[in-house]
Amino acid sequence: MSAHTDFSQRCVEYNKLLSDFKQLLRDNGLKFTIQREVILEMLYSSDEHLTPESLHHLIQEKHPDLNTGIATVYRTLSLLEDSDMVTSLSFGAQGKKYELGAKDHHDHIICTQCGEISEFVDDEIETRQKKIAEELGFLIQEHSMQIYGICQVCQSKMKK
Amino acid sequence: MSAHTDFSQRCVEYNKLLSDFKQLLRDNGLKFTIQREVILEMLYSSDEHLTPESLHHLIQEKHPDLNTGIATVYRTLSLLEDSDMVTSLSFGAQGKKYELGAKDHHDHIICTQCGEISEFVDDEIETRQKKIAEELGFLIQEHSMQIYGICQVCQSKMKK
DNA sequence: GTCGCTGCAAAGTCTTTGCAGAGAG
DNA sequence: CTCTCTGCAAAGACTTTGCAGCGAC
Repeated sequence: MSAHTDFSQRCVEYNKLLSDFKQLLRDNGLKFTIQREVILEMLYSSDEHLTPESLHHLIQEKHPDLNTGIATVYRTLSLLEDSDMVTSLSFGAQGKKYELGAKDHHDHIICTQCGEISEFVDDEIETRQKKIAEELGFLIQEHSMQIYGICQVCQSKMKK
Repeated sequence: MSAHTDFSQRCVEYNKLLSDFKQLLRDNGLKFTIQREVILEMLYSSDEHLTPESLHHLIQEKHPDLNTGIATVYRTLSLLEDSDMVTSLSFGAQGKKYELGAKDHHDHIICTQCGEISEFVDDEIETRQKKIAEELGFLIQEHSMQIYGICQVCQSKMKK
């Protein structure tokens, strides 16, 4: 039962996302294309934080018929980022990773061994951040926090 | 009087830094060159967070006789970063900025208008970060936090 | 003297752009 | 039909690498 509920939930969320996207396009006189839909869908269905390249690979794998170009991926990601539908993450390594912005706010904890990115939220930190910006005279817009460490998987690998 | 004290303080700090650097080089069978010294000095004396390019410009300005190549700047920054003497920051925009790692730990607040980066520390946040990593089974190594907003200077520009 | 370092230029990455044909509205 | 999108390939930005001569030790 709960599996069914989760599934419905996911669908509702995705449909909401999709209609937001369509609205966004309409508002700006842009067109809704299969490529754009697939990119949004992949971003939604992937649990990973994707690089433009990994997103492109994923699309070519799942929709080889579309023969989507990497340029389209970059263009769509820029579009989505400008509209705050996705957020780009640029930690350490070269290149950015992208995630859907529609999710709740959260911060990231990154494994320095395998590059895996996990998410977390901490209300206390959120509150402090607001105060700090205020004290420094900044008009706060966004904030992000990263913790770097070694994840459990890599820790156990190292013990072997 | 206090100005004199500050100056001495700075000198002591820099000499410490320099001798650490020399030790590092010696330990690894590397050589101490004028270029490397100048790069360290510029990183130390600049209040800004420098990009490889801005660092290169700065060096060409202050030491035009050396005719330092950008490749050397990149190579030295990598060396310093690998040895944890400098830290690289990669927020949003393309390219990294570098800062001396010898300074006390701090986080960053970045102006989304002019790119200016300020620093701050908050103990409460530091404490929470440690707890979070623990809870998630991560072996914490580093952490960093950024707040994005509009700095006072840009705010007043916008009012005009 | 030896062996690492440097500047230069060429090669690599990752990302953006120009263009002509394809496709959404 | 119009005007935007797309894939392709070329161009750009940023960074790294190969090489021959230079310089620290």
